[in-house]
Amino acid sequence: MSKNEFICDCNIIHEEKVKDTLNKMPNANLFNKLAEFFKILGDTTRAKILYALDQNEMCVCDIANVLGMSKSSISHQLGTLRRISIVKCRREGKEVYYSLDDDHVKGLFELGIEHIVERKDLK
Amino acid sequence: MSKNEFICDCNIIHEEKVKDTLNKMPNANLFNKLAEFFKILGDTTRAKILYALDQNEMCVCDIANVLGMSKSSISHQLGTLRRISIVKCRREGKEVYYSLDDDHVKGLFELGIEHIVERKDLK
DNA sequence: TTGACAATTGAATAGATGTTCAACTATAAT
DNA sequence: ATTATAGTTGAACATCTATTCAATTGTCAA
Repeated sequence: MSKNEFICDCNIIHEEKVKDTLNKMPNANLFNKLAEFFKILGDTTRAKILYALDQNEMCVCDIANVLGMSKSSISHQLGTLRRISIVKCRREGKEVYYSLDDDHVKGLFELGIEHIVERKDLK
Repeated sequence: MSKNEFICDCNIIHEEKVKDTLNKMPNANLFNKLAEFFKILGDTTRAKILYALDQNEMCVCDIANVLGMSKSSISHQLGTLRRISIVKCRREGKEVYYSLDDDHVKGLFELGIEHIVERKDLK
């Protein structure tokens, strides 16, 4: 197995480690989806929306008021969250009610908060 | 309590829900940190780096070869991950070895993968 | 059917961010 | 000392993305 097998601008220093790690890496597609999912939580507005919807099902205006933001920006973000099935919605008259459509969001928040709290202790 | 208490371009429709949700919302600073943390995982390159380091401690060249990317871009990302204490490093001669410095990363990956697998079943 | 309000949408803008390139530092070997 | 390799860093560039603004749709009430 040649050292030129992998396209890169530097040598493989520990071939065994590299080979072993490569064997254990999931396919690239999984990482794309994984990153895409985490990116959703990686925005303050979306994080707040998801946290809020975890407390109460709400319509767009209510969410906008909870976050103190414009209806339009909230609706854009809700569209993003809806497209990837993290929230769901139902219309009732003039209002559209949104709620969480993913069981993992709460668990992810808890782990994330754990991380932050522990880091805070170190500083 | 007036409806103008919250800066927004629309009315509060369900005041009770909005008040209840606001009471349950953590402070804005937590959301900033939470989003900042998730944003780190929300990039394919960083996600791969973290996953790889979860398998083996490695130097920069090895990581670059595992990902098939340039040494410079990997080093930039490692700098980002180091600055927020998600990875740590130690120098040994010319090489700098990186490893995970956070217990929650593995758990977050597992939850994220669960999410993806379940979504895949629905499609 | 007209007006009012909830919500969505597309275009535009401004800000954030990942990679590349080139220059640089650090360490080891000759 | 000189050379080679590992790694870092800053600037530049291109891309992505969140919000704003304006226009539009959908629903209800008068």
